[in-house]
Amino acid sequence: MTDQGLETKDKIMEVARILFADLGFEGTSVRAIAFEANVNVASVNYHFSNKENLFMEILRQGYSECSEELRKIYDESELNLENTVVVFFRYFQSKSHDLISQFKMMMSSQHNSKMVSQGTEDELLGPPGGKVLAEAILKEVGGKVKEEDLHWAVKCLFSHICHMTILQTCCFKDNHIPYTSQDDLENGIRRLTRVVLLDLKTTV
Amino acid sequence: MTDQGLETKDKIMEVARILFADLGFEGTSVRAIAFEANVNVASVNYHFSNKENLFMEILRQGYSECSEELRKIYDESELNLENTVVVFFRYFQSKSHDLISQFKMMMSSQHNSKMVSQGTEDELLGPPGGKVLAEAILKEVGGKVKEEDLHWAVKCLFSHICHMTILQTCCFKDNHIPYTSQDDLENGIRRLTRVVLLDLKTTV
DNA sequence: GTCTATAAATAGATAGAC
DNA sequence: GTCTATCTATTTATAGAC
Repeated sequence: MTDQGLETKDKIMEVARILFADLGFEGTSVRAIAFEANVNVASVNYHFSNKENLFMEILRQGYSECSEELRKIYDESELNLENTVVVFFRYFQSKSHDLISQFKMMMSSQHNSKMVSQGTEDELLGPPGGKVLAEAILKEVGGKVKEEDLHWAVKCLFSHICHMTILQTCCFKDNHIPYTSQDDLENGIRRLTRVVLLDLKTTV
Repeated sequence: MTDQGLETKDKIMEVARILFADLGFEGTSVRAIAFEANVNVASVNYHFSNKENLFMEILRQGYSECSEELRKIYDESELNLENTVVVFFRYFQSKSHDLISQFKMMMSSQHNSKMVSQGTEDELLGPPGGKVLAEAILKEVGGKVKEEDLHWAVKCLFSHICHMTILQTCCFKDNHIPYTSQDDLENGIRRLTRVVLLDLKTTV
């Protein structure tokens, strides 16, 4: 593979990632990808065999990138749970295109089934970063939290930051929905984290 | 419009609703709809002008049905907040196809923009049923809750039940993710409702 | 209101020259 | 590794007979 080839392949992935996220798999044509990436149509199939394979490579890349980066963010910082959740939220926001693409894929029975059969085993059973968040909760509450309670807390926090990221990207931008500024959302996340955490502590 | 015509139109909407939800707008062909509905291909365009219009009619119908039915469910029952949220969750589950379709549309910049410009004004600024849930919260907490806090609570509860509905429909079915049974999810929703409610009450 | 037939555009994929 | 040209299939939409 020459330098030229690497550039082309990367350009395709970069552009396709955005187009797939915005228009979905079926809504994005190979021709559109090639046009936006400024490469030849045939090069897409040359580098990725076919359209679906390109899509799957992008999803895999996004998923592991997300997992690894959330782990890194958490390990390298000494944040309490509240700040961890907010930082995760900001990370999701910065990758909202990928998040949305993952969601669309998940909501398509076609691609969903193909994804399950080839996922990496470690993180497949939950959201990317789920284990890290569980660790963060455990650390803050102390060792004595029931597994069931831990799962509940992760679900509460993750569902909220995922949902808010999607809504902010898709709906809150141009509309005039009240209390959807970045500060409002982050304060809401902090507040939710506090009440969930308090409940875990009092349940022990 | 004859009886035959009504039947055909309804059959198309019924089938298209499911196909769009499963395969998305671009992933669903007019031909597939006609085939599944057992009607002629041309009848789709005869009754709905074009594919996109059919899609929009289905979305509109789903949105207002959802709004009205959630209102009805709440008004006709004398449930406390905890039970209201669970009942709303069950309603979302029963309409998960429509919920997913709405989400896909929302996450597509193409259709999203077209949707905003023609939505019904009353409920457009929030999720279907958002106002009803706000009422339920107000009733349970008492009159003295700040608007900001109310919005926060609605977002917390709605994000959770929406997210759980989607995950259950798409991921929890065949996988072996722990604590995702119907009972677990409902208990989790009740728990979240309690902690959110408690926070609202103590904030007053 | 329903049908067949077809127009017109676009899709993914590949063959073969360079 | 990149390009042009093209094959094949499928798409939406419509015209016109019944």
